[in-house]
Amino acid sequence: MRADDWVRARSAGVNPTQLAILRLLDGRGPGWTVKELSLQLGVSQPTVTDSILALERKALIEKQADPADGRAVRIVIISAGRAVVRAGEETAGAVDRAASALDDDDQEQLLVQLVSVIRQLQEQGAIPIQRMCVSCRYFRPYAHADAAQPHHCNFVDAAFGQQDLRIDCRDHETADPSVRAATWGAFQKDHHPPGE
Amino acid sequence: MRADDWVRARSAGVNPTQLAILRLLDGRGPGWTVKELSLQLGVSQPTVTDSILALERKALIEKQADPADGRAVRIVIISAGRAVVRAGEETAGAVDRAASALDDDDQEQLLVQLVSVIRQLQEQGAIPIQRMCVSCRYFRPYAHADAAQPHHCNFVDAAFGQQDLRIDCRDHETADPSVRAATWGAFQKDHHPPGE
DNA sequence: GACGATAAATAGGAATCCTATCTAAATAGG
DNA sequence: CCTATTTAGATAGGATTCCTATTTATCGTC
Repeated sequence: MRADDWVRARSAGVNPTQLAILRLLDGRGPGWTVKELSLQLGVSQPTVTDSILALERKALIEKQADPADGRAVRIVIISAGRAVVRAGEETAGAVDRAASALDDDDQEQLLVQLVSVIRQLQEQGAIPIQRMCVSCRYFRPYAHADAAQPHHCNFVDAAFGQQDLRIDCRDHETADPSVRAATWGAFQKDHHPPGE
Repeated sequence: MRADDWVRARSAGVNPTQLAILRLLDGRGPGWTVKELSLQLGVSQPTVTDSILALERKALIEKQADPADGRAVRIVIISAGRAVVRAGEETAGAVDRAASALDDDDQEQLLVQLVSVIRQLQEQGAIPIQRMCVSCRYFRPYAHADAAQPHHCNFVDAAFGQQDLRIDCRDHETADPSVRAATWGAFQKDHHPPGE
């Protein structure tokens, strides 16, 4: 797993932590603060400062003064950094290739079960990252009658199916805890109807 | 994931890599060579030397001269090291707790699918051989008619069920590639009978 | 305007990881 | 039998991640 991270990242000239930061930065215009990144990644604030310095040396990101807070710094990705993220994505990881060897039903089951396990980890507080549909304020499970595409994403305003559930969506915005609980309930109930 | 590794390892006074080495050493009498460890862990040989030195400083392992090869060193775990492994195991990781929130059928499905993905990674050469039943020379899939305990382990000479498939068995011994392929075929065929 | 809280940087240190190189022992060939 | 290659580990040197503790500057608040 770690080895896979390295293969993906190495091919783009950065290491896994740096690639993770770039992926977070990508797709959020206003940028992130150091604090936000450290919370999202689950590492200490000085560690993020270290990696930010490394990325700055490689000219993949920029630091901008926060107009609203003189202490804060807004980290934004620049075009070279975006290119690295694209390159990293094209080098589809070995895990992806391995998973695609499963048949479609198994892939869908695996995805749903992983979502379940990851959600549990998040609710336990064991991992900080929240980028899955089931914790997103745009997610509406089973909003449609169509069995092939029962879910709805209010961000792109489109229906989608179980097999397209996201684990790491760049447009994710965390919903309030009570909303999350309700969303999860609806997702679970209709996915595991009583009597199945 | 990495954070979880740290929690487990930290509680025992070692870090994840060191714990991984101890877990490998545990349960193999004759010990391992540095080379074998580096292959199994997927890191370079000097990295293993580093970690071995750290573990030796902590008096958790011992280096012994190999009687058959004057260049080689046999790394063996000593009692303090075994205690560390036990402690690490008791601190059940967050992932285990999260997975146990799934119902039994889902857990079994998840296990089987993970076995499948991991095996694929191994055959691709993306990760070193892991100590799973399906690559072990003692494993006989579907050797019994009993649907609850169809598999057989020749090491302990006992039948067991799908839900007890091992992902990291300490008694694992890698089977030859042709045997592995045949075992996997039998495991797959009976697990996914034609027409299911 | 002083005071506690907060954002980030800095200092110092430990550990993982790498590539390249070195030493010593095993093995192969003439 | 003696050299040449290969192989097992250890060393050297360097980059990076990651930590805790501390410092500096700024923000809010009383």
